[in-house]
Amino acid sequence: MPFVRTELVVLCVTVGALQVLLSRREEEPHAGLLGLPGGVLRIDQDVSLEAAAQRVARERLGRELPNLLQLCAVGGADRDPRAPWALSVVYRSLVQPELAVKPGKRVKSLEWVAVDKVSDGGDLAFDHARLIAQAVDATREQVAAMEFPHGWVPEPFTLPQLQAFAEAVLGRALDKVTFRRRANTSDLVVALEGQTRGGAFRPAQLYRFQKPSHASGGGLLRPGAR
Amino acid sequence: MPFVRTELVVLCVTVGALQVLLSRREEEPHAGLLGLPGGVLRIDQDVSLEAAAQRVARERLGRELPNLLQLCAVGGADRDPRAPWALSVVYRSLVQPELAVKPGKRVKSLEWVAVDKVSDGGDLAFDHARLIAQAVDATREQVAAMEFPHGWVPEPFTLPQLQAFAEAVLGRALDKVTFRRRANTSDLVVALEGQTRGGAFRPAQLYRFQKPSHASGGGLLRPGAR
DNA sequence: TCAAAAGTGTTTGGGTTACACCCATGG
DNA sequence: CCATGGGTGTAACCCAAACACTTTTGA
Repeated sequence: MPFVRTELVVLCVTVGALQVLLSRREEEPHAGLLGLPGGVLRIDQDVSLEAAAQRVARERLGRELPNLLQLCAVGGADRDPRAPWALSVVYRSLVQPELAVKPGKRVKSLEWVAVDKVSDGGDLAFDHARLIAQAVDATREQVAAMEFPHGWVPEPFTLPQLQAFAEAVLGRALDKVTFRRRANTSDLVVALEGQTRGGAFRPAQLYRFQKPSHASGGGLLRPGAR
Repeated sequence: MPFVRTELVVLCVTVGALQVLLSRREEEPHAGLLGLPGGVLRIDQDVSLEAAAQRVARERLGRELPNLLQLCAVGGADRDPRAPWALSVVYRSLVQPELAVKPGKRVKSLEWVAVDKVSDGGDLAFDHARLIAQAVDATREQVAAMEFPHGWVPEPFTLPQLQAFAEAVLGRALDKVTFRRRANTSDLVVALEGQTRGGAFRPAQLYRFQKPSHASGGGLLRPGAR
């Protein structure tokens, strides 16, 4: 049976750009390079693949991860010199940068790196650059469709803040009017009554996301596959 | 390390409907039920996950499969009573029904079942009904976007044939004019010169798919992620 | 002549993008 | 007054759906 691992692609938005959490590898292979945090599946501790990803996150990052999405599985005979056959199941998580991640077991240091700095795939371990690119693509598609996975954007927020967030993820400017119209026509956001924010100029309206309203009508089997 | 398997969701279009290849299980668990063909990963024989899927296809179905697409990986402690922890990597393949599949090792009989007969998930082994639904969703999305994976539709074909194929996959009628316009405006098909088909009434123009033209301009990294 | 293949044309509608404006407000 | 938040309106564009209608062709 192969050597089975879980790799984590953790993304957040800071300083106006989409960033990925990487760790400097201490051990071979690829010692000294940056790589995705990950760990070995433990069949005596994990009841499922997602549970394994959460345990790895607790051990390596000091916390559980919201919004886990399975990206793919990669495996082969020459993937990892530590084992004759290695298989990795890759998960993506979207977090807020304020929530501290603490380096844990076997992890010396963690750092946020802008995703457009790693797109070339130069100095990353294994095929991690490709995995990150895949996670970024999937995430950008979601945001372009005005999907903001729960817990990723700090609530409450103003519409200019939400737009700046989307622009940071997509890496391009968006039209203000179109963005606001799309946010309002789809039942994405709800205005919080009365609340505003004190700022330098005119205060902005505060919003939160509309809950999915999980019992709306006739959706019987697999209500919203997309 | 867990027990690692590959499961195959093989789809084709016959008698006007999308069908999935299922085998009647001879052994426990779920003996007597229908299930997806699959097999155990052999790290001494398979160089990659996709190679493992192809070897399983050769052993169980007597042939290799075109157009393999990895759907997901599922795993857990209580997934399969034959092992304390079981992990399955699921692949989808799109084939033509004429290409004979011959039951092989450990497979008594294979049968095509219309996918809308298994959507409820009643009498299928494990969580195979859910896996089939996921494969069908992904395939319908592709066809709705006028993507016909290479080798799935017998070439050459007429546009009415291609439309009937798409309607069988989607399970609903399509507008003739819209379908033809979409096929022509996108560079999906190429008319074969002179050729027509002898039939009962006016013969139809024969077409084949336009090759992707893989060296068109500046697409450097990951040319067409969609 | 029939029925299917093929083609032309028009209308409608949704959705996005891109503008040009307007007003409101706190410092 | 100024910069930002918030809003209205409009035009252009693309695409898909729907429908009417004509022409072509082999049996």
